[in-house]
Amino acid sequence: MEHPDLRRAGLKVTGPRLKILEILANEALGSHLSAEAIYRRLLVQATDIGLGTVYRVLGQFEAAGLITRHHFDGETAVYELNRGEHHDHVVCMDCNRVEEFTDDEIESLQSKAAQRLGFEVIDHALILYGRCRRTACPHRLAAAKSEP
Amino acid sequence: MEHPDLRRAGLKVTGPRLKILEILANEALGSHLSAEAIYRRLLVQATDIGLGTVYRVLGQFEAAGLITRHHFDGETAVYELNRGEHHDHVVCMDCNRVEEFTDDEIESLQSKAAQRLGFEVIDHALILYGRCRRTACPHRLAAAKSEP
DNA sequence: TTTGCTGCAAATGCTTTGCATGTAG
DNA sequence: CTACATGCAAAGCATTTGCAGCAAA
Repeated sequence: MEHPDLRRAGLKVTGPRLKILEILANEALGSHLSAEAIYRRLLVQATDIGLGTVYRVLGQFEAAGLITRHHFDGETAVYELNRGEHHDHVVCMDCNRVEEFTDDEIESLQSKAAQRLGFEVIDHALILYGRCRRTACPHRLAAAKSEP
Repeated sequence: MEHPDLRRAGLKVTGPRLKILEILANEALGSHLSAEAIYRRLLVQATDIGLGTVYRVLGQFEAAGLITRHHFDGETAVYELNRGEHHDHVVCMDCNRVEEFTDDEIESLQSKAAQRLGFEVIDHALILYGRCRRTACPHRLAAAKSEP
C-alpha cells in the first residue's frame, strides 16, 4: 500500500496514522474535529488507539502540513485536513455551525496592513463570530417563540 | 471614591478589583497581560490577592465589557483594557511582539463575506502572524549572523 | 535488527470552583 | 445585616511526556 503523504513527512505508515488520516478525510468539508472526537470515533471502530497517540499523531500531521489546527476563541483545539487552499471561518455563536470562506481582497488588505507596521505576514487567522439564519439554530428558535 | 466602571457593571468596589484594573490601565497600548503576569505584579506590590481571584475578576471584567481576552494561537489567555475602539493584531512569530491596527475596509469586507453565507457578524478575531523588522528580533539577529 | 511507534499512566499547566471567612453597601 | 467577595486549596480539562514493550523497514 502506498502512502505518499505519510512517507513524504518521514513518518512510518502505521495503523493509528492511517485510521486517523482516514477519519479526517471522511469528514465533510467545513467539519472540524477535536482530539476527543477523533478518539471517540476510534473507540467505535473498536481499535485500540490511546488518546495520547491521537494527540501525538495530530501534532505530527500538523507539523507535516497535512492538517490545520484551529482554536475557535480558545476553546479546545479542532483539526481539519488540508485540502489545498487556505480559508477563513465563520462560527455561529448559537449553534456552533462553522462555514468556510475565502476573500482575496481581504487577504491582500491584510498584507498591506502588516507591511505598514513593518511585518511580513506568514500566516493568519480570521474568525468571524455571529449568528446564522439556519432554521434549527437556537437563536432562531428563541426568536420564533417570542413572536408567534 | 467614585468608580463608575465597576458600579455600572454591578460589581462592588473592592481592593482586588481596583488593583487589577489599575495594572491593566497602566499597561502601554498594545501590551497584553496573562493572568499570571498580573498576579506577579500584584505579588510585587505586596498585596494579598490570590491567583484564583485574578481569574475571577478578569472573568467579570470581560463579561462587563471592560476588558478583552485574546488567545493568540491558543496560547494562554491574555487580557487588555478596552479603550474604546476595536482593533486587530499582528504578532511576530520570532519575538512575540504584538502590534495593533484597524482597517475599516477589511471590516466591511468581513461583514459582506459573512452576509453571503447568511451570517450576521457579532464579533471577530483577526490575527496576523509574521516576522517583524525590529533589529532586536531573533529572526533578524539570525539573518545578520549568516550574512556578515 | 534497528529505529521509530504505541499504549498506558502519570505529569503538567491553565483555569475553575467549593467553602469558610471577611467586608462593602 | 445581607449579599457578595476573597483566599486558599482542591478539582477539572486539555494536552504532553516517560517508559517499557511492539512493529515497520
